[in-house]
Amino acid sequence: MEGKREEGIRKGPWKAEEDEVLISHVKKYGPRDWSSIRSKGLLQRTGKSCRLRWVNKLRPNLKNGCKFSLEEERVVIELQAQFGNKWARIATYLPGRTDNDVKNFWSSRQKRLARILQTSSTPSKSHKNESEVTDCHDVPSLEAPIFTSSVEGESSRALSCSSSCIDNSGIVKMVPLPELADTKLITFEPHFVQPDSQSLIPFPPILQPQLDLTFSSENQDLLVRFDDPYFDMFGSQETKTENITLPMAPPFLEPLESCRSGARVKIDNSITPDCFFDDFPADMFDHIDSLPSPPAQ
DNA sequence: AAAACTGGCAACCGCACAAGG
DNA sequence: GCCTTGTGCGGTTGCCAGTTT
Repeated sequence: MEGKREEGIRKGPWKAEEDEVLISHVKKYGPRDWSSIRSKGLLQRTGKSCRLRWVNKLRPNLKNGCKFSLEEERVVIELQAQFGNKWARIATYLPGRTDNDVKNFWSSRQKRLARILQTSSTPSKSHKNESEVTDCHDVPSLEAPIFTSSVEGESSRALSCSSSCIDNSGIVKMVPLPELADTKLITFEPHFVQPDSQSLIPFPPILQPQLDLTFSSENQDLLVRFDDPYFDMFGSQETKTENITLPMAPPFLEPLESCRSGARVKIDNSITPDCFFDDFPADMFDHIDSLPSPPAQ
């Protein structure tokens, strides 16, 4: 097999000449018979390496070197929540993107969010959002049950939210996708969302597998109230706004029936999921503690 | 200015699966 | 039914450039 160490196998970055050889092979024979490229002596690359190079870099219509758009980000977040880490499947919904692109995008995002959570959960003397912290001192102490962003994850619990949106009163609604029909809708009321925005903000995946969270004892009642789809965790009672339909790109995302009870509006494109997350008060997660192991469900 | 940190990306590795002999 | 081969997928690693300290 190709896993074996063999002499004459070239690895590492591809040269332009190699790309040309590969492209001409694909032109002649189509994107198949990758192993024959080496057996014919055209390249000293394994079939796997050739295929990977073609799929990720040489294939036509790839969006190489192009950052993920807001819409693409939103789609990835939605689909990751629905499918889990099925990058190839997710990539089929994103023209010009490869599974590797999606995987790298998600990985970067995870690292970024993990770091944000880490820095915000440990007292820091120099946090960039320090001014906002004082503005948001009324954010209640909260620890959440165990989450996972993956549908396949076994640790999904009461708050296995897979998606979210923000309504025109600044309420973040955690929206279970159809496959998670038994989960409930949760709302937040951050102070930093422009009300008259234009597009849906995917809620940043703070609900990650590595985040084993639990409610503190003083917030057990909060946990119970999460079962109420109308419960506004941050206390606002002015959140029951009218229903506004939202265009959802992939067909399977359309229903979102469980979001019907709450308003959903478009919000400004200038707000990316990440900058939105960055706007969380630095101490918002101060009270989130790790659990050594998930409690039995 | 230099070191440390971070993000983005390309590529490799191991595993799984399907097809064909 | 088995083995081999080809292919696809997800996880991981390493490099490099940009940013921050």
